Amino acid sequence: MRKPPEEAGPALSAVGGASCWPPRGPASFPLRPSSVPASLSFILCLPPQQCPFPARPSRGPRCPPGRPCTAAAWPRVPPPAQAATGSQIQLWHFILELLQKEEFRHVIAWQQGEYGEFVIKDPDEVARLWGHRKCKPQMNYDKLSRALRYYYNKRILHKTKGKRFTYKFNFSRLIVINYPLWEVRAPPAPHLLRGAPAPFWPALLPMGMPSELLHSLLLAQWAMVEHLAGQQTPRGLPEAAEDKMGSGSGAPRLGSLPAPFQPGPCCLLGSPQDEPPGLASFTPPLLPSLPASWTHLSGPLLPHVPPEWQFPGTSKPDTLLPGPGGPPVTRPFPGLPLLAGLGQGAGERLRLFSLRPQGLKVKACPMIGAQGRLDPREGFSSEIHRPKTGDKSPVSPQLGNFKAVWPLDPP
DNA sequence: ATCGGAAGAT
DNA sequence: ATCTTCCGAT
Repeated sequence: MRKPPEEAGPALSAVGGASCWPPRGPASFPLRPSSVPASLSFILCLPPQQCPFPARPSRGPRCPPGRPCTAAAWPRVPPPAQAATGSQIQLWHFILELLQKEEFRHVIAWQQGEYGEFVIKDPDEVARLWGHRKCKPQMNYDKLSRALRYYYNKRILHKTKGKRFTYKFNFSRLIVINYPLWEVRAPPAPHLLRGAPAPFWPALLPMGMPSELLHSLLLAQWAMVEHLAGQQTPRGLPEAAEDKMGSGSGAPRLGSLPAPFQPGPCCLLGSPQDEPPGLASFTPPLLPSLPASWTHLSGPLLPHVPPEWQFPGTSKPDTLLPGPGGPPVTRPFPGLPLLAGLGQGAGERLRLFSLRPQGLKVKACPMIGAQGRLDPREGFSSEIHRPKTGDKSPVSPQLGNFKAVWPLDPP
């Protein structure tokens, strides 16, 4: 038996947040393409949305016990732009959303100096925002943190001990699970670009994309390539090699993407379940329709990247790509050198998306009937499957529907 | 503050 | 499956 909530009153607790807002449903969550959070909706391939409900103020009228909340009980503070359906969004995603937005930096922010680490500066407010998004007016930090703790086992998140309200993302996990096949492309001859003017640098990076995410993505990608190339999993990539949960039981899944977009034609970056990725399938899946705001990777939203952070095994970070003499426009990115080297070592297929979008055009598939999904089991991990020889379709056919046009590419 | 079990909700 | 809710333990 459960003790009824003391403040909320029995009726309210019985209905949870359901009665506090307009009935949920697709119609209640109109899409607002203009509000795409460039980075996350891209990374997570989620539809842009705006929360239809006003947010409750931190201090203000409570929902009357036994009655639905009125809009007046939830005024003022705008929630972050949504990237997922309110009823489907997952907490880790929401956290990333908040972290991405400058206006919430006083509430939650990346921890300087620690890769993927963030601090919840105002737990109550974060909980409030989360409750708002989930239509759970009774949400509080205690409950939210319980949800966060469930991420520990999934290794999406872990706690930074000794630091209050401080957690750390496991981006490798996140990216690998969602985008096992997302390719890192490099110009065919990276060294040729060293002295090239910045405008000729190709890029496919969204503005505001958390650099942790980017790093992890590239890191995971690199590790996957290494793995697929039959090389040893590098040290310094603990998340990549650790998959101790192994087969079956724990194979953590970061949750599915929202229904309309999970099998969406432009989100087929993963391989079908019976079709593990391999080098053969490293044809660029590229990206869904690109936000118009794609630009070079820089700006105030980028968290600090520790200078000492570099790809494992990279002893000379600045020997391969732009380096100190490179274009000053973009922030130096530790992954570039190694990836550039990798492009040579792991095959010509590996290309790198660098840091400049000008002139880069990407055509996404108009329509694809097939359904696909992002299966974490096929992602990079220590137990990654080698490509099954003799499998029917070696490469997801959809991938051919994407095409990147590089400024330097021949027509 | 943090953790994790248990049970319920969707 | 992913939380939400509650709670005892540390």
